[in-house]
Amino acid sequence: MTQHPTSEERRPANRGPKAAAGNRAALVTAAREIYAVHGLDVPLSRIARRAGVGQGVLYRHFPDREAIAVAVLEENVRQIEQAAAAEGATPAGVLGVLTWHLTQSAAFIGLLHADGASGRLPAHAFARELSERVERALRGCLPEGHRLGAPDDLMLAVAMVSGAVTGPTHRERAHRALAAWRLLGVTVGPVRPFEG
Amino acid sequence: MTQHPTSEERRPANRGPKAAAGNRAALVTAAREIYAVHGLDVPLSRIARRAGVGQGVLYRHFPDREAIAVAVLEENVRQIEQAAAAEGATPAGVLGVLTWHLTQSAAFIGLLHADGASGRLPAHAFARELSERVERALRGCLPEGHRLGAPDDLMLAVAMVSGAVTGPTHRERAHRALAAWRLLGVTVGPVRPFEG
Amino acid sequence: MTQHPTSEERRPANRGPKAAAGNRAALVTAAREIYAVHGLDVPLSRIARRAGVGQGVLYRHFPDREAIAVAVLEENVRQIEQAAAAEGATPAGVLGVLTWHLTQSAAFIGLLHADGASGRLPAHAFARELSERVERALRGCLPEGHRLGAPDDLMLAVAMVSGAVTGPTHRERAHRALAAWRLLGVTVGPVRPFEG
Amino acid sequence: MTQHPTSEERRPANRGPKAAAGNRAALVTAAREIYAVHGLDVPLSRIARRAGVGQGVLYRHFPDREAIAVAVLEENVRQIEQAAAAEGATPAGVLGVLTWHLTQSAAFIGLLHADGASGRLPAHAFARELSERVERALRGCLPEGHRLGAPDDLMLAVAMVSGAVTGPTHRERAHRALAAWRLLGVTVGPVRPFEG
DNA sequence: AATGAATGAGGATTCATTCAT
DNA sequence: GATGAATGAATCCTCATTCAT
Repeated sequence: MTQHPTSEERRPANRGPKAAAGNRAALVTAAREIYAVHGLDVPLSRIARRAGVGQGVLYRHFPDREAIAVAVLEENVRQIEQAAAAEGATPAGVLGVLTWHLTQSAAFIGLLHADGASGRLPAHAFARELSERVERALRGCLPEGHRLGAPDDLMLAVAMVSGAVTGPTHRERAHRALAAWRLLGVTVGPVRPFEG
Repeated sequence: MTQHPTSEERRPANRGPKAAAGNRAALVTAAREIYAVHGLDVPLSRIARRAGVGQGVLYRHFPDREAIAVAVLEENVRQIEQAAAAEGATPAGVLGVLTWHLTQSAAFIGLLHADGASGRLPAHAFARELSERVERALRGCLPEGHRLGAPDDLMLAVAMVSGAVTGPTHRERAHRALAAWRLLGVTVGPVRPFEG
Repeated sequence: MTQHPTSEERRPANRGPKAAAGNRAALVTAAREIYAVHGLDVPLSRIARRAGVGQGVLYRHFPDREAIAVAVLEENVRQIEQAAAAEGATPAGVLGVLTWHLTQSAAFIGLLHADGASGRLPAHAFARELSERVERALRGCLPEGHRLGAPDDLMLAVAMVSGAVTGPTHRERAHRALAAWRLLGVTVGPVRPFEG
Repeated sequence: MTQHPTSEERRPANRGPKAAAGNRAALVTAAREIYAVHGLDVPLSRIARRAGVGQGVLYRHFPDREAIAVAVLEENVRQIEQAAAAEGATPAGVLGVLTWHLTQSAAFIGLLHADGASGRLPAHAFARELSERVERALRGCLPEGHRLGAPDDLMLAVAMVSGAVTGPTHRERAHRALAAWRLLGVTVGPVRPFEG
């Protein structure tokens, strides 16, 4: 009554369990690329297709739409944490890493811009949690008396800059982000990913 | 904001051809109310239902999803224009009106926040056009040497504040918006709609 | 981002609102026929296909799986009620009508057999309600001192007979049903639909 | 009924090839428990998970959905056969054992109720075969002139009682089953599993 | 000019089954 | 012999859009 596995068709190769880790990584990568362009509100099937796996694989690794988004954003957040924890981290440098991610990924913008609510993805706990990790990382390297030292100002400023990041090219987005930071009187840079 | 007793499930009988203008208005009102709560990414059928008209009417007045959004946002923009054109308009006052609209409407936020792209609605020319009308209106009442007087700073600041506007209640959103303006060193207020 | 109406394809004719009533009837008929053979646990798409309508039409008329089942079973129940309310209704005659429906429809069997729970269709209020309507109809024409006059015996007996109704052909099912009634010491017949 | 601490989410490590027999038993046990609650229409993956084995193991031992169902029901049937073959078996006693199984297992109900067709499981030969074993066992201990002595009456009565067995609790199901037997004028009891 | 039904494609999700390791 | 990941078809449901009346 239920499933017809189309008995006589041949299936295009089961690459075996070895592929599991690779598939997971491929999914995260595919999701990141697609999110960067289209935001979080994309058909999951598109992610699976781009990763070159079946729909089921996506669901196996990530039980819901939220899970894959978390996996992607989590990597962004981790880089910021690493940048903040590194030797000689400066506010300007860490904010530069953060800004780099903002200019890379519409998804990450969405996360910080507001509450993470976006189209099909309802605002959920994960957004708050990731957002708080970013906040902790940033605050940890803020010196006494920093321009954004007041409790609420830090993430407010981040949200504001996120709101300003638009434009078709990375260059343009970075330009606007820096202009926004300047308008806030905050020194930021260089804008680049964190590299151990 | 509400001129029709649209209780979401109303279904009056065919009101005849005379209702054409009224239907248009009802659709815009319904769309505004729904957009305010749910953002631009809602089923069109819901707007028609709330307006108490058939789906066909919506398509007659607004050929596509974009058109109805424009009609709604256009009213917001017009109010800002009126506020800017009024006797004794001050930057603080006009920005207060703008801020009020930001706190009212998720749709309006989207318009100014970035490029207007949101869920099913691709970024389109109308966003730029409306955005430019807002810019002209604001700049028109900016005195020499205003904090945001530099060419690019004005709309950048607006986008930044838009990015900061979040929260479940109007009160909370207004609070964050004002905090954002303060962080930018811009005086704004009172936050209220424009009334002739 | 969402819907692609395959712009350039032509659609196979919208027969217009006139078709509404006809479509509804066609759906109920299709569902009845399919239910009779396969039980309640069939893909809804199959019903729509058999009725010659799109999936959407089915969902318009019947918001969920339960609704279409109710519509089908309701007709069975109504016939029994009519039979019970008719001039000169006898227990044997009314039970004959009931038995006829049992032998026609696997769905109806499921309703009376137990609690209506069946595969994808969870046991729901509607089953109980319809079942009670059958009970009221039957009880209303039971004379004093009938073999099944005791409060719980009536529907218990019906459930028992339902359990006995099996077989590939109508003839065979009717035969088993009558044998079951006989084993219970209840006179039933003739087995036939009610005709005003 | 339970010999494995199958707490539904257990996932032990690979227990090695020696576990083959144990795995088979665990699968049957898991299937029985799940069938009892949810009927035959459950995902096979759930059975494997509960048994604490991989899906492949299930397919190794039971080539298709039918096979695992047969294995489960077969144990029920065997108990009835044993009860019937025991010293001093009485019709009432054996029917009591049969009734106990009816009240335990939705699956067993389905077997005897009709033709074994249920949701994803098409009616198949195995149902008939198991059903016949039950019949032989019962008939073997029926004395001359028993109420159900006529050739067709015995299994008809069993089917009828199966049809009456419903309800959320074992107690309720047993109550209804006994009421059904009483309505048939057959003495049955006690309702309990067979113990050597 | 309005109504609202019909259409059908699209996206989410589930599972039976296979198969590399 | 066991594991459990991969596959992808099938089903559910929603909605944008058209169009007969």
